[in-house]
Amino acid sequence: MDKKEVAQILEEIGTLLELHNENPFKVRAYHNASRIIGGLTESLDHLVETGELRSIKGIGEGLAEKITELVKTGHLKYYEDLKKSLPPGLVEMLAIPGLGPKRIKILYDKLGISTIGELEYACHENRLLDLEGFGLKTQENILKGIEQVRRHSEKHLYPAALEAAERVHGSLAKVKGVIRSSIAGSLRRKKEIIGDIDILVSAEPKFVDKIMSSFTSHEDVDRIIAKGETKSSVLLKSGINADLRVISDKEFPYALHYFTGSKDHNIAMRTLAKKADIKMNEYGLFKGPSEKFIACRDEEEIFATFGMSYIPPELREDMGEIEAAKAGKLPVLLEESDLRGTFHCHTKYSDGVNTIEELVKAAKELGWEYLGIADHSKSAAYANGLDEGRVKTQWKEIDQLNGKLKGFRIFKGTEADILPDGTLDFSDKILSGFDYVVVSVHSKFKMTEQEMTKRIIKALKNKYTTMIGHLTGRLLLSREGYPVDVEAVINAAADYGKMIEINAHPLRLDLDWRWCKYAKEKGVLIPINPDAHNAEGLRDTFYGVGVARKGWLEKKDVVNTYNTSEVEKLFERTRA
DNA sequence: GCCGTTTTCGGCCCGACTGTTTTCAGTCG
Repeated sequence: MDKKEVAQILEEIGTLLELHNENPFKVRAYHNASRIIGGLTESLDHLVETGELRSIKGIGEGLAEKITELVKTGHLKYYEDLKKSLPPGLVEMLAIPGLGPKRIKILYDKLGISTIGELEYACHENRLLDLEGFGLKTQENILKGIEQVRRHSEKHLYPAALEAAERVHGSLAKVKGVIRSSIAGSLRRKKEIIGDIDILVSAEPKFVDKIMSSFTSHEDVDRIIAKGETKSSVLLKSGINADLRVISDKEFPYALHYFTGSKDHNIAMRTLAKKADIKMNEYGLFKGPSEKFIACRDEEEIFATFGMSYIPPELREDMGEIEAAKAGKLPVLLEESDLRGTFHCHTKYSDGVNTIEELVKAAKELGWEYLGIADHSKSAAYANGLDEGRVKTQWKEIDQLNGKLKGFRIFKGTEADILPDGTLDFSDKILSGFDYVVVSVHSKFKMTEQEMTKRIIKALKNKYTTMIGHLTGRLLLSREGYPVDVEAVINAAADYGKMIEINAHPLRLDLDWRWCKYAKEKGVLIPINPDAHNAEGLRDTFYGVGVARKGWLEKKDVVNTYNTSEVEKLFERTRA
């Protein structure tokens, strides 16, 4: 059993224990372990074999035993018994906002409700009213919550959430009395999937009411969920929840850090603060028993209080950033302005809508100095893939354009299909005529992980392969990626001197940021590619920058930051 | 269930809001 499955089971155990009203710290231990295992870059098998598992912070005797059983046998009796003890519908009911494990358990124990459907029916029959701790309002809110679960997935792609957040934040920033304001939460950390929007504002107390009201009455608001003195919560018409917190300007840096999260990062920071006898919350840092306020003007000064360098929001996932900041070993993260071009773009030749010239114009407007064209290859019939004849026509056009363009270079590339047997669908003769070759899987997704990994590694090994495109083929919120051993592919890329793209399309963001740090450590170079099918799509590259930053990547790790002649050399090197 | 310069037991991050209470539990982040 691999780490993804183990992490999933640990997560589920935590949830089941919650429904059993277990000790919340025990619950947390499981959720925490799930995150640790899911984020491991070394082989889980190896950790189990050597017993090193036990030495990981957060994995004690009990968890190590259970994980070992899972890895070795593929089963865990403890988990299976736990699963049998409760109907599966209870876990689904946790998705209803405002309904947590305690009350779900009461509903189950007292009324025998075990599915969302039964719960809805019971609400309509007013059967919740007689239960202690439940009332009419609760019943109404549960009904609204059920409707919300059905209407919206509760998860949103980064661009949609960002657009919604910027509309609300843009209006709020202009409201009288607002001193400082920021989008916080997972959006500020540039997560690929966003649960809800967090906005933070600082203001004098006399303006707070007006600011809250201007938020809850914003034209994008569908329904007000909560409205208080410091916090309000609404459901936007787009189906995204948005929270606003208003604090004094003195508190702004602490609140910004707190509401940016992640939750795990915050817990780790608070624990660290506590060791220094400092209480840390959204209102400040307080030293010693007298709780003396430690003044910080911004987040930099908060980190500096603990002898740490500034941790960029993207890194705040409790995945080593705190230790690195203490040691002064944080990476200098890639910036958007470091990019000089991109690769993997489609034109009218295959399934894009623009001509090469139109894409070049758009690239120049972004301040870039080169652009790689990588249309589909001949077996991608669904995408109007190019055969050898049309490839040569395209080369001629690119040569002509390169002759005309001053200070700009078009690279000749292709997105060659990786056939089921791992070979590419062009001969070496044709492949050698490209400046670079992106290889991608577009067919026969239903292979075993072993077969798929073998297929991809074989394609990587091809002399003319430069980089692999969208490694897992996932489409966020709509399609799981095909099964592939990412670690093995990264190792192979390192061995053969090949690159792995970050596909920057917001539905893909594949390579996942959780793997970037490992790829970097292995010395694998990463290009950021928009997979653009029109000129506007080139801008998606900037979502890829977010992924790279979350993945600890620096300028030198990313191919797009090199100049034209350096890129040429890097491409040649992949054929060595 | 984990952890330890307060070390094998007794803690475990901390606060806001809601709805149901008449002093608090549940939920959320």
